[in-house]
Amino acid sequence: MIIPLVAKLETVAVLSADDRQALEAIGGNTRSFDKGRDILSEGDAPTHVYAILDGWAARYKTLRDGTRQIIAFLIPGDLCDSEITVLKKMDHSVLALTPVTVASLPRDALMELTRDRPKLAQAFWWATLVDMAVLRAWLVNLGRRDAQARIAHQVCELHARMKRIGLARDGEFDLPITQEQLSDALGLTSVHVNRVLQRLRSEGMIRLQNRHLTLLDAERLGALAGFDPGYLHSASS
Amino acid sequence: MIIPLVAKLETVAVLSADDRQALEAIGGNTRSFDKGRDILSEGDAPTHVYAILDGWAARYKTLRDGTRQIIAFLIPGDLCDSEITVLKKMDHSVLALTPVTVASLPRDALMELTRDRPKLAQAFWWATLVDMAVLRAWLVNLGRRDAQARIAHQVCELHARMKRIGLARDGEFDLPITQEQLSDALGLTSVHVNRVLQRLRSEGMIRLQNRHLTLLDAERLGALAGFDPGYLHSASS
DNA sequence: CGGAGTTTTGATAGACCTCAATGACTGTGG
DNA sequence: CCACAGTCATTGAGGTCTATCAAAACTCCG
Repeated sequence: MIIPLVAKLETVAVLSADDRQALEAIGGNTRSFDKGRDILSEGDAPTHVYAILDGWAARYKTLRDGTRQIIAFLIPGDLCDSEITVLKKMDHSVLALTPVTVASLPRDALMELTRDRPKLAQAFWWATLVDMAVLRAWLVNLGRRDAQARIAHQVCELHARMKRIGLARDGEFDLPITQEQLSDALGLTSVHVNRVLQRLRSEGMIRLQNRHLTLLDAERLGALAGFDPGYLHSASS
Repeated sequence: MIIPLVAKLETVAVLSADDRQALEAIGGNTRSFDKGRDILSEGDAPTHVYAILDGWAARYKTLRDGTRQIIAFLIPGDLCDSEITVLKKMDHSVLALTPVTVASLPRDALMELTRDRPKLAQAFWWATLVDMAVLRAWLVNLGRRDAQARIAHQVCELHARMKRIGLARDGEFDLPITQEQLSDALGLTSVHVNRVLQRLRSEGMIRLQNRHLTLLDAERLGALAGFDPGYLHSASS
């Protein structure tokens, strides 16, 4: 029942039926979280690694003054806390943006698995490095692009990731997050996000209604964003 | 001759003399780079992993319009391109900010080593995850702090990292980077960095002259930055 | 039909940027 | 030893993007 994770790992490594079964064997348990609940909180020392099966989550940090910064959006196939295989405590939190169900992989079993199965170890390693590449791209986004390009880039990234896991088609996908959450990810205010979103709409680049997003002009959007489709390091790149 | 890297890894994992020797055995070759040269360029598919022995480097991405964003400062003990053990191409570049010398570890030998020696594998894994934690903190910095707090945070982070490798004492260390490079890291203009730097000086928080930085009031600086000294995940945290 | 959460709108303020020029400092060559 | 160029730090004036504060319109759901 950890299909989305397996599917994602298989886009990069060729897993034997054996590997796949071993992985699925330890991922028998699932957990569910209501929208708005923390799946993990800063300071936790979780004993399980959670793999998202369904729903959206956000990795975030809260500052002293109460503002928060979303560091990553997590979608099916993503791992919430792979770092705790080595680090001891979470240095950030993970919030369920929608109802979320996760597969729960015991930390120790997972470590054993990756020790015995180089293919799996490499696949997990790859997943982490891709996360890091996304993080770097996100950093560039915050540091060097204005609000319009920033939003465009975020949209392009989410679309590429949703497409990879089969949750987007014809340039459209469900985007179940509020403008406020988007603004927390982009380092902007929700008011400004709203205005820029309207501009993108009026310029015919996107449609966004009922939490459903359509890329009307992916070409122009990508150019505006300076989006590099290769940075997700699919198997081929 | 890869002492700084070994020293850094040993702050987290207990390596046997055997591990250490094996690691040093493959790191015999060194290379030097002039200030201003790219150590690695986007698109490269390097066959060696470089570990910085001496000098400062910067991981950066260039945008279409020529502006660039520095993603990380690299100091002795840091790895320039550990990701190429899995990914095929560099998705960013690494620039020598000062004259830099690196130890050159053949990719294949390194992979073999980590396959055979779990302790070493775990140590490298840890180093990557710490890099990721730094990246997350950096992201928060760009997204949610104003220029003053941003600079203060950067200063605190660099100080903590320099201290860990024994290159800072009594709250002071050499900071051989220009204000322009600092601005590229912080997502600001060099003009603005200059003005804010002056404010930090006039408020008695830092001294900065001749590429040498002193934290005059680490307390207040940390508070202003919202700096969490624990996020570097030293062995203890 | 409330009522909460979300999106939208308006007016104003401020942080940061842009452009441009001046200084300070360093190394180089004559 | 001085002139000169190059890099980097500093200063000024004016403009723009984004934030802030507040309120209204809309949507969804019990």
